[in-house]
Amino acid sequence: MRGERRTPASNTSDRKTAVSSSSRSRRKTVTSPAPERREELLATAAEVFAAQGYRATTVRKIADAAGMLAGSLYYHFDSKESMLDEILATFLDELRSRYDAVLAAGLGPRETIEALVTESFREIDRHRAAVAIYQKESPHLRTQPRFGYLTASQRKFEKAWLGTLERGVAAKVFRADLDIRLTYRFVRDTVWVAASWYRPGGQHGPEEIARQYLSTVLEGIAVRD
Amino acid sequence: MRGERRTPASNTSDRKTAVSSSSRSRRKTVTSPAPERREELLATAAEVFAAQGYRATTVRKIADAAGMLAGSLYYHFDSKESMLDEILATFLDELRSRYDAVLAAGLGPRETIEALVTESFREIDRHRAAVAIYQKESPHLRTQPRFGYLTASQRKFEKAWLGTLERGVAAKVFRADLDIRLTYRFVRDTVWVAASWYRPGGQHGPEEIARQYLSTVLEGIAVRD
DNA sequence: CTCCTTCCCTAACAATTGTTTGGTAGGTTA
DNA sequence: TAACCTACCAAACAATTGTTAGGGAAGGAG
Repeated sequence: MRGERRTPASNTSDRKTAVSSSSRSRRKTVTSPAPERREELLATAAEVFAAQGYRATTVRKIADAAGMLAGSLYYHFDSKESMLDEILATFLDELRSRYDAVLAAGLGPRETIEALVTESFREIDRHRAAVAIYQKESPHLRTQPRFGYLTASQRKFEKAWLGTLERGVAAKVFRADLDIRLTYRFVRDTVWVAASWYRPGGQHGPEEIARQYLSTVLEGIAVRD
Repeated sequence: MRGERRTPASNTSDRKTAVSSSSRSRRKTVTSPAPERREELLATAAEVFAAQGYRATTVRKIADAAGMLAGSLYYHFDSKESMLDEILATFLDELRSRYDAVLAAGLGPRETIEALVTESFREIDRHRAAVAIYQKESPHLRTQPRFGYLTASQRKFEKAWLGTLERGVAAKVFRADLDIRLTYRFVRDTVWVAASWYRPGGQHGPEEIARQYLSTVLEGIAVRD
């Protein structure tokens, strides 16, 4: 819901094969509607951002990956920064709605944690690139006014996690001798940083990874006496 | 160990107060021997790298933080990249020696894990900036030949962790129903990513954080029946 | 056919980047 | 004192950066 889009009035025109200037590569010869083009380009940009880092990514690399020239990107987007903005905002919007759904379900503390963790890994499965970018760039983007919403989102998520943990301790479902803030950080970090090694379609799906991690953090890896 | 240093022939000359050109800031009026100057500058560079990211950090920012002009850095270092190189190599060298000491102690699996985790948090306490840089930049630095040793180090560390976990499973100290590779990733990520929020001299020291995390991952956060 | 819109290209721009070259103040050594 | 070294400054360099302006090909609408 953030940022005014310079939407190039959605149409139904087609794209064609352009006279590829030797070195560059065309991706599609087939046609496709315009509104999807924007998301297509954002997905491409997100992949490059995630792989190389935002600052290290030049608009020429993005354009190259998208099969066009640097200047052409500015028909769709205001700036390189607004691409990043839209990627992160979209991701956070979706994540927030998923978390809200979990919290509104009225589950117990343990089940809520399980659901939050599972939804997080699912989000990584869907938007791996966006999560990786968020993980890497968020700390210093947060200092810029434009990305202030990153801090706002983080506070909201923190409240959800901490509240659930506290509820669990009060209900004697979780141990009372652990520092809740530290536990929150451990869980949050482990979940999100997984975006850096997770590969969709790999050996483990998001639910399986969530199950394993939940088993680890809830029951521990030590054998019980 | 790595990279030939353009060491400006260690001497014992002193530095003086320079004519500060208005905007820039001097750090020291006192004198100090030269060999330390290099480490001083590297520490400064590491802080800026960690805070802003390597690519986003200009040599002018580093120079500014060090109280000198951009070109002057090239008296001490070959390039911006070689600063990064030396920071990471130094960190990895020290970490490796600490890990080796732990592994050579002949502890049981559980105690080895405890020691590795504790040493890792201690390393964060000592070289927070270097760890943060390693965490952020390692994935795509690894693709450059110059930083190939990052992959080598990672493999060595992975072997240490996985070997210990396997030993623990064989000795029935750790649960056999968990995926060992996943567990390793969870632990590794949680430990290293802590460098992004840890502040030396803060509420919890490295040993306390290690204790809390070990308690979480070994025993779990759920209350036992 | 003509007009219009969509989507891209070509070509350039100013700013910023890492780096180099030559100089120089101040201390040490002879 | 004279020669010398250390550690910096001043000023510039070429390359790369994000971004802009104008043009043009293709297809739909009339």
